[in-house]
Amino acid sequence: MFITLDPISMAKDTQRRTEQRAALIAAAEAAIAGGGLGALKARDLAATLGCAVGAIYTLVADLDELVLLVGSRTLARLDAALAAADAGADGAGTDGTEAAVRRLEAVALAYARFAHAETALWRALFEFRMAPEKALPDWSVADQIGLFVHVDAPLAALLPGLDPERRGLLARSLFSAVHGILALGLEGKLVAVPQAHLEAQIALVVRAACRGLVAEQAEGPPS
Amino acid sequence: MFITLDPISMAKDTQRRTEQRAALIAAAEAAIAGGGLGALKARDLAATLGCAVGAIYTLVADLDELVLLVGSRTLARLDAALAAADAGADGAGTDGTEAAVRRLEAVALAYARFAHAETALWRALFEFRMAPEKALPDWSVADQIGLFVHVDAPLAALLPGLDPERRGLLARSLFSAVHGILALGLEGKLVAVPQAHLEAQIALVVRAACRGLVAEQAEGPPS
DNA sequence: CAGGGTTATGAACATCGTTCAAAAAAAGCT
DNA sequence: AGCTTTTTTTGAACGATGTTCATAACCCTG
Repeated sequence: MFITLDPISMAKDTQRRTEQRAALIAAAEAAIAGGGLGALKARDLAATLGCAVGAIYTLVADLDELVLLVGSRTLARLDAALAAADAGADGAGTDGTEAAVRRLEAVALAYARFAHAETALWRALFEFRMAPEKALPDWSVADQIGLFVHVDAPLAALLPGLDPERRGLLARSLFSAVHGILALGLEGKLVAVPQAHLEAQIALVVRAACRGLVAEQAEGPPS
Repeated sequence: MFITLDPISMAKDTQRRTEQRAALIAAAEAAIAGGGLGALKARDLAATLGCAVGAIYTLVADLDELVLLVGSRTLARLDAALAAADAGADGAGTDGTEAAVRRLEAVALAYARFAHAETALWRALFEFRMAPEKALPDWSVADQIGLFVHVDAPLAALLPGLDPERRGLLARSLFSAVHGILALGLEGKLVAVPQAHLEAQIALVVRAACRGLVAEQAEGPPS
């Protein structure tokens, strides 16, 4: 999940170079955290690093790559937060279904709190779109697919009979639904849930969806 | 819902000017539809309009205002599509609950189809963020709040006992949830629902949520 | 057609990301 | 140490971009 440097450049990477790269990523992270993706400027980075603009392009191919590197760090923290929430979900004194619901609710709320605490960095994960011709590097795709496991696992506990493929789709749907409530809500869009009610509404929707899904499965999966 | 021109400039607006403005908006719409918000460039607009760059700024204050004007048109079409879907939802031979569920499902699917058919323009509605210091013009906020009525009305039929404030929050939550599934799905993000399954998953989630909500209300609203 | 107000023009400015010839630094070598 | 070769860093320069504004063109009215 952590950033692994490209082996080709790694070979001739001195200690110094690696440190500079880390400093660059840290500066970029601070810039994005402070002012969103739009605040990531080559000249500003050079100023905080105390080097010339051109130096940046010896450490990194693009500013795009830099965004991806920062995104990788953000994803790692998010992954940890979701995993902790799932592990810490308390289902004591409840049947299996209720325990599973609580796990899903805990993961959703952890996602909400992460997004709220690190809004700018979190948003950067989704605002960013690679230029259509350039493909995402492999390490970046690996980062992202790890996320939805934290929804899929509790979902397997909730709906033991569901075949894994359908479950995968459902996990993605639930993840995206919660994401949507947060994305619009934290943006202050007018169609959105006001920030004060975000966590409560997410919990409500997650519980309702779980309940409906269990009921549907109980009477036989139609489609 | 339609664009009303600013009365101040309206006073001295000739026929010709209004036409140019319309042409500008049309060109901007085409540009965004073709290449997203990033493809809206002042010089390109001037080229397609056959005028100088400076002329644009006599018709419109900013490119931001232009984005808002295009957004207003998009919202009008979206509003019409959702209204039609709600009106056309067929609940024949079903009880009231099932009829309401079908209305909500129809609205959600209409949203999905609109987003799919006009992805770039639809995305522009949400990608765009006004500079923090400048406030949204009044006509733009009026456009947006009209949207969620198409969720709120069927929801009132589904849950007659729910008080309007809570219902409003729920309508916003459901809207945002469906939006999230679409937003991630149409972007091809990795945590997202694959495009081929978008409509089916949206229908599934909407139905499950409805079912869960009705069940919860039946046994008494706790919180 | 002369004068005055309105509108269009496009060169100019500031700000981006990115490049690249040249300078500086480091490393190798005798 | 001194010279050569390789590597790294530099920052001016390039091409886009949104926006402005003195100037020119236009249009209407008297």
